[in-house]
Amino acid sequence: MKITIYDVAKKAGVSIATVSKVINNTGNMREETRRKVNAVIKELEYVPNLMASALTGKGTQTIGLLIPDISNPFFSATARYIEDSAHEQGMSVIMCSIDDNSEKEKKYIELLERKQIDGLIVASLFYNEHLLKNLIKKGIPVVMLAYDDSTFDVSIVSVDDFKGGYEAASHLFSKGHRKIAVIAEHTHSSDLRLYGYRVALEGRGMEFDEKLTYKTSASIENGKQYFEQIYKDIKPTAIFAFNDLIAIGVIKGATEKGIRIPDELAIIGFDNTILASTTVPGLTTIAQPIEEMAQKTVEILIEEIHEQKRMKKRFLFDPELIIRGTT
Amino acid sequence: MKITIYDVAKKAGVSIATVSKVINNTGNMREETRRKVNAVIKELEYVPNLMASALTGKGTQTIGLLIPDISNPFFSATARYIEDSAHEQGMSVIMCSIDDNSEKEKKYIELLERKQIDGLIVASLFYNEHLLKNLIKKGIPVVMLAYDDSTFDVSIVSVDDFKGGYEAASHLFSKGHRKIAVIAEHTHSSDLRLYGYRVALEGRGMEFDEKLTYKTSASIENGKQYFEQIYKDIKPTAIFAFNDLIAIGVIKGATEKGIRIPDELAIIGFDNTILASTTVPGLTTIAQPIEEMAQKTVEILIEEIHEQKRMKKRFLFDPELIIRGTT
DNA sequence: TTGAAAGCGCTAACAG
DNA sequence: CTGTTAGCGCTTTCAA
Repeated sequence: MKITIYDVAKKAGVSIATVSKVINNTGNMREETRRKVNAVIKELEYVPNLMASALTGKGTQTIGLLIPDISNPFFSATARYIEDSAHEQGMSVIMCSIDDNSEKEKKYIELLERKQIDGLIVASLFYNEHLLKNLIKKGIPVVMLAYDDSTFDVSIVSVDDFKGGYEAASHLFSKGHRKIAVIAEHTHSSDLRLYGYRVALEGRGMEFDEKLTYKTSASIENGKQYFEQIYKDIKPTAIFAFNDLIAIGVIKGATEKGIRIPDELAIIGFDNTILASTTVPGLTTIAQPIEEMAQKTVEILIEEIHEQKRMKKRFLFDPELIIRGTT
Repeated sequence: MKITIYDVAKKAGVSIATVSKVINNTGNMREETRRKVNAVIKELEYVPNLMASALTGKGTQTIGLLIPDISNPFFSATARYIEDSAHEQGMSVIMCSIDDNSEKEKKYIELLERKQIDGLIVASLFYNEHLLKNLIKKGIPVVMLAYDDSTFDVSIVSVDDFKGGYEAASHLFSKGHRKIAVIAEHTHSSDLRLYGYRVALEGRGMEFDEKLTYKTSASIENGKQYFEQIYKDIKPTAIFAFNDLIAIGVIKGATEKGIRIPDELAIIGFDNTILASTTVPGLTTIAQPIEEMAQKTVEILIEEIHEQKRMKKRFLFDPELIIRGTT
């Protein structure tokens, strides 16, 4: 049978309350008693049941992580750092891949609620806004990561997308490019990047041309496809892809056509995932300090779990231009 | 306040037992009663507390996933598919990145035990064997994935590593290579691959040369470093890397030295991760059917959770040679 | 067909 | 300093 607090208490000749106190290091007690109980715990290999303690009002020490698609290296890195930081704080994380699937999102949210998670990190856009709002209303702390949309009344940790767009454009400009195509995404962060890009261009007296802007979702395949179309349409001298996956697709497409990179076509990505360093030449990209962002996210979430007030905060991290071979 | 089963019962004018029955779809009852209770549940937005039901003996519907390093795309893909299959069965998964860190492993195991996980998937080698054995002794089902080591008395799902090694060697041989260096890892699976490789060579009347075999751990950096050394040492015409990460490192190293791939140097990897398709030229590699493997793993685990007998099973999946540009 | 009541393992007053 | 006891929210006999 499973060893419970009663077994320990009996064997140690104390009450369960005492055992509980030594487990949780609460209250005072004779050092000898504590030692004795600890000895029995070790002897019996007693492992406290967190479910039971969760029932009595302590949290579940579990947080949920909603993520679009962990096969995108940016998100797998994110997941990784979130998990690390959470674990350091004694929290475990339940992974939830949403996959652009609103149904799945719904099912997951419900599951997480049943599981009584202490908090939730949303590292993706959110389809069923009302579900999120509902969760928040019920008092479950939520922090959004890498998705800067202030529509929701939650704390946000993100990279400064505007700045990222601005820096990418500036870099391309400084390299002499004047005809730059953009492959963006359908997210709010993407809009911010685009805006930064535009401001950078206009600040240099260039005109922002809507026709040079394309939108798709993050995948190598899409990158390749869009490249082909773009190259047919407008033959730009540079392409700014809003994430590395798309940029990789562009590289593949260009290489297959025998286009020389960066001489005939310069490419810049976003995220600085592992992929950016695997291509030859290496991909110039805008790095998000994802490790720090993840840490901050967990930190804020845990704060909100413990606090009452729940002040909403917003942290913007600086992106960093990483120059490699594609520009 | 939080809505409990009591609130629902009161409002519906029934007992909590009845509510419990409609939640779990157990027992018989008048259709009208069920309808009424369901209506109240909806109205009150009642969400059953899984912790409480876990306490009464039903499981936690949660499994743990021990994984070495999710930033290795092979493992992030693995995690992804595990999570998917688990979720389909109504289980959630707690991610545990071990990072070759025996301390972390220990802490995680303990945490998972406290959390009363229903089962555990181990997708990595295991440092603290006694911990695993202890877990098994306590009756927690464990399945090992992609790590074929029958030392443990658990079910195993893996690729046929021997066959993978054999096929890679055969492919290289058929391309005319006779001087092939191997970059292996320090795992049991790696030994099996090496053995397959050896048998393939010897079957063709070649000799297996220990000196052409190197061992390291999976990372791009290591791949690159080992390539440099290998090239200095022995100038092989081909390199068989035991995973894609290492293979990518080799490609990088070779490209930097201006070595033409595959003419001057052929390269073959293992895993068929996303990385294999991002390089130019694409990486020839041995694919593991990771999605099916993950599904099978979850399937077996859930079986073992429900069964009493706990028959240990062993599933070997066929690897597949994926030919791209590096050979 | 429905309900009363005894747990599940733990925490946290409150007493002693 | 230590123990008694009343829950936490749910499941599950067993009666009615």
